[in-house]
Amino acid sequence: MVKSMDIADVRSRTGLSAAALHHYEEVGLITPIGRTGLRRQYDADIIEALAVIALCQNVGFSLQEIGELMVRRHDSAWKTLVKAKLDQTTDRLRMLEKTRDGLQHALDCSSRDIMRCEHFRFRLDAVYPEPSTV
Amino acid sequence: MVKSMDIADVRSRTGLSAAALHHYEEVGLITPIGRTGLRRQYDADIIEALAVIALCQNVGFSLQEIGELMVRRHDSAWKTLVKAKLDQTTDRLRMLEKTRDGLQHALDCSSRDIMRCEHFRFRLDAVYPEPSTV
DNA sequence: TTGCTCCTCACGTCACGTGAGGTGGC
DNA sequence: TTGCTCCTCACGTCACGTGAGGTGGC
Repeated sequence: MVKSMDIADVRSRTGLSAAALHHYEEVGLITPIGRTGLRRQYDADIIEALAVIALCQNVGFSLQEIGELMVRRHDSAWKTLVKAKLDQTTDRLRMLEKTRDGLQHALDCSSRDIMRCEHFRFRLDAVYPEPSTV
Repeated sequence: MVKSMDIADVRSRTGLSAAALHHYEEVGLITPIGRTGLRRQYDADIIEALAVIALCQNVGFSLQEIGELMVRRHDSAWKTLVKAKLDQTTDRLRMLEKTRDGLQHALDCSSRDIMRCEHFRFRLDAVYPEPSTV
């Protein structure tokens, strides 16, 4: 007793677009079990596969990386991939915190013209420093 | 006494590629002051303009948004744009922190197969919950 | 039978990178 | 004069969105 789902069922259950489903299929992440006329039919476990995709995307994996994760999911090699992503994430967190602080400084600044903001000018001069200063 | 810079000078000073410079020009963010033969020549203040672009990109502004910022930089309207970006940034920070915690959980997990990880399964089931559960 | 959704191309998005084939500066 | 860098197209990247024109299911 294999329950098959029409693409319309999958869409209403997940909120994903037809284009997204087509795209996941094109890159090899999912496969319909058949067609009714032209309409794609999926196995019921497609929902779990799509949940895996969504979760991994939230974590910052590309569709290609998700494909690799799925291939390696039965051995422990996936931990290497996850560790690398964790490192990337902590780096991005630090950078985002600096970004937030910079924006907050800019907002607290009393200058009407951004170019006259002291904080902004200081940061600006540090982007491409004059070589003669060295 | 207008000092003009060859594109090669701009490249070595900033580390930017010719393609990037061409692109900024195409979207209207910078303009060469002339040509020597076919080669673009820039005014010396191009360095500051490019520093503004780089800084704003780090903060998360698109090139189009940077264009709007530059148009509005003399009045105080830019604060509205900066405030919106600050809100986006704090939101992304919260999401990234959750992401980091999720990855850390996955690493701490003793399962060899990801699909048997309790944390992972719990999160997975929450992505597209069964409507009958409601 | 009438809509509605699905189907398959194919192009657009964003900020450039990367050849291809050719010209000018030092 | 020889390289080296620059020039201008034009296509590729990533994860889909969005028509265009057409077919099948209910």
